[in-house]
Amino acid sequence: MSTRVRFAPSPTGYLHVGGARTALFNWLFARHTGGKLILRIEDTDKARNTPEAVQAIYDGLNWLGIDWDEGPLKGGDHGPYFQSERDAIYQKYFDILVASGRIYEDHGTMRFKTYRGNTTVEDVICGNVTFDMSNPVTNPDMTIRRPDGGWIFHFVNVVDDIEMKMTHVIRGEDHLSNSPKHVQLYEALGAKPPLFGHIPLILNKDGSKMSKRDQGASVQSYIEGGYAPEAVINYLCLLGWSPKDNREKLDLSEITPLFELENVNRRNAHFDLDKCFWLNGQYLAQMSLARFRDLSLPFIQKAGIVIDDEEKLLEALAIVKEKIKHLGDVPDWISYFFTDAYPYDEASVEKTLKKPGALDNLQALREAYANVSTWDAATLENSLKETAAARGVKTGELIHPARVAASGRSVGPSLYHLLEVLGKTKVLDRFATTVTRFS
RNA sequence: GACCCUAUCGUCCAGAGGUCUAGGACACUCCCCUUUCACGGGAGUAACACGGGUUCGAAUCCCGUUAGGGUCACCA
Repeated sequence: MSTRVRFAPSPTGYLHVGGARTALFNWLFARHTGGKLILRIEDTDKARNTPEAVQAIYDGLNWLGIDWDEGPLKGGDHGPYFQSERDAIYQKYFDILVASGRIYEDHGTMRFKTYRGNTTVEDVICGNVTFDMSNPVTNPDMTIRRPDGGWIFHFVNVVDDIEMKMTHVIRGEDHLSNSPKHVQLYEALGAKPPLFGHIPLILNKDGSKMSKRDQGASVQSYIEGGYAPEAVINYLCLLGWSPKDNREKLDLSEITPLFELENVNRRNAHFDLDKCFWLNGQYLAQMSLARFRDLSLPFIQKAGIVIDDEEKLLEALAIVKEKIKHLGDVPDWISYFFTDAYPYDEASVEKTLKKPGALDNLQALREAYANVSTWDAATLENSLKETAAARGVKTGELIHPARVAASGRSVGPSLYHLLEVLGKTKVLDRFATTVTRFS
């Protein structure tokens, strides 16, 4: 039998990293087992759901590259995939429950009588967990329908998992204590419960619960923050799972064949943005220039940099690619290639240009560069070193002013490559402008 | 409070009774490379929560304690 799993988020306005990881583990399980991943939107709480919130889920999953086989925008044989549109189905199952005698009314709500005995949840990750359901205080009868006729999570969740023929339910560990109740619902409905896989939660680095506002909590923050989706995916996979051979950087095609639900850890993971950041740098440095360009473009446009020369853009990106850890840094690192109105970093000006002799050195370098026969990094390096030697100063005395004069800043790509890409005319102009401006 | 899950460096992950004087990664410190920044290379600091068992032998198995997390909604 082919496996079927689902990601069933509630549209709350954003996609939480924990939810993203749940989706990811479901995706990995489906792909690994050759099964299907279903997306189902759990929007039974009318008061809280908006179309924008649903869109945030699509956007987050799309960005991460997590695709689904059945669900909204995709269709399938088990729809509709919005719970708000499945009322007739719920009514049908509700009638079965009523007929079983397990339903009673309480202040207008409909409640499901809990069976007061041991109930076992078969869990692939946690092992079989048996709950003693005899205490009505800890395990009260579940409310499954509101006075206004609206359905409640526990019921619709189980009904849909039956109707959509789920073989496994992979979800956050926060649901583990709910699961025995769900198992009872399956049994009352005459269905065999699926196999569960409760994955540990993601907490903040200090162990506190991750809330909406915490750093790195929403997928949107990675999109806006300059992360490559493959880096975030990779990091998320490493939270609670590992390839067992100490590899850190792996892509989905490498992870999929290795991913076994049984090997998912049981302990909560503390989120470490530093490592995600590092991984991002690794991905940026190693990805193709074409992809780096595509990922950088939105940030370049947002910064208002006008690119009139695609060749120049690729040249500029090529020399900064391996040094950048964050796509959000791209504009600052390349703006001076495309405009002469780049800002001068105050601290760098103070430290290098205002240094005695700096402008004289710069002027000398300009003269040397005006006379070079070829304009490439190697030539520029040699020329700079010769100039330094001739003047009896360290090369650093020329490097620093040259960098600030050419780019306005003291950090960036290799100076000689920077100058090569910038071009002879601009370099000579900027050296001259700088000498005049700071004399 | 009751019930459930968990417990290896600050963090993530290896370790499924002897190969562990516990390995890798991030972060941090130092050194080398580069007379920028960074990358890269090398080194270092740093952990089996505690107490009992079981066993010839335990990070690994069992029990307890402690700690953290979760659930106990007309939220999902």
